[in-house]
Amino acid sequence: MLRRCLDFELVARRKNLNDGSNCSSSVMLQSDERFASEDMQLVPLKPSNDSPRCILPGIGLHLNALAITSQDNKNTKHETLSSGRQLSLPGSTASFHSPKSSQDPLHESLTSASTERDMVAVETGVPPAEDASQTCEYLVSEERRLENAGETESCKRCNCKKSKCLKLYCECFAAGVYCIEPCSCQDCFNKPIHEDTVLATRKQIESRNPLAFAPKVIRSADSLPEPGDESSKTPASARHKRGCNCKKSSCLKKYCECYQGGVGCSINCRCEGCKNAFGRKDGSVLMETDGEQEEDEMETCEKSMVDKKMEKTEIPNNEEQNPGSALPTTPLQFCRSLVQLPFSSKCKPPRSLLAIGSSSGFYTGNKYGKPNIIHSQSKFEKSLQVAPEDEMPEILRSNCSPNSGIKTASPNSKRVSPPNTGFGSSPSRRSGRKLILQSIPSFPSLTPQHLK
DNA sequence: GAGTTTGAAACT
DNA sequence: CAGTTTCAAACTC
Repeated sequence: MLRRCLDFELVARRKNLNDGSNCSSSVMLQSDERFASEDMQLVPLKPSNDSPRCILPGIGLHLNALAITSQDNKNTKHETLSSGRQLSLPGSTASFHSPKSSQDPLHESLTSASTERDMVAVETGVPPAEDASQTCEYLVSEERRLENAGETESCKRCNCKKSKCLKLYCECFAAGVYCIEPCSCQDCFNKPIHEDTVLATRKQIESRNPLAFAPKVIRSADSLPEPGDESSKTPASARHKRGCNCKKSSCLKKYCECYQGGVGCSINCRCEGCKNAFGRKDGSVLMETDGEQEEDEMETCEKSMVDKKMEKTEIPNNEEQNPGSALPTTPLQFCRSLVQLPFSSKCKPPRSLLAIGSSSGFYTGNKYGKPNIIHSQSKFEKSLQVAPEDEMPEILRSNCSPNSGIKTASPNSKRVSPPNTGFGSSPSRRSGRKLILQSIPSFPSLTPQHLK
């Protein structure tokens, strides 16, 4: 059901259509038809390679970043086909692709669409984190978003009273979705009717923080921690992008974004008395050094250790999958980053989350499904067997330099000083790669030769 | 369901 | 950039 539809991007797209953009009208029409007829399956905007403008600024799902648990993933797979479009926000984040794993024809088509978009981006060399106005925003995974939305339909929506749902306070807005019926918001402007306002606001927010709409949790490995399971410690790779700043919740309540996202705290966190069940800031869980040593004491030391560890585990992968903390890493990471965990019952990671998750299901399932990052990578390669990792970089090198135009400054710097962890370090550089990677997964068939 | 607590987001 | 205010979700009762 397409109840939720925010498709800021979709709207934008339509506008473009009106503009007589490069997108072929026929395509657009087709798209529309599809939307209408099929629950907004992702419309393949068949983008002419040279028409970046088809891409509009979209709203990203970030909360979305909340990943889905493995269970969620399973569900998502089923539901994914059922419908909806999801919006991925490519702009600042990356675009999420539909799972390639899906053999569904629909998926394929969708995937292609997304991929194409991605490719466009790559070709244009526009960095994802670039200014929203300039950034090619990919309409990716929209189709799933709705479905996800539908999935979480029962979940509660926002309840904004003063923000007009035009600030990040609003979960819907933050997630890149329009408010819909279930929302209890007042004076809501986060509706298709006010698309201009929404887009403008979004743009403004992004100008302030390019990653504002990016997934909050970065995850490279996908071990879905199960609540209560000690062994299910959050993989070092899964961490909140900016980290939390909890003072009283001990990172044991959903007030904590890390906890809410189902990930452990990291050195990025400035929390006090961290007891995050998914991994403490001091790395006790992560490092498996149980002790509850004084944070102060261990902090320094552990931070460095954690860093190293993270680097070892993540960097290799991240190189291609994910940009650092600031930039959304691989779609997968973002998507899956947040584990729904214990909250799934409440459906809290809102639709956005789901949407993304579903869209990125591919990654999740294949690449991130494995706890071991390295392992997963090999798996990833095997499963994808598409554009070998090595080759993609080459493509990118030529077309989209990692450094090309991407903002290096971490938007999150405000709160988090970019740690040298695998996450944070040079977002810009990685972001470039990220794009590439993203496209790859979506375009399984896309090989270097194709690109050529 | 009302009131409180919490921490992110926004503002100064 | 630090401190403060605003906001809405999370939580408690």
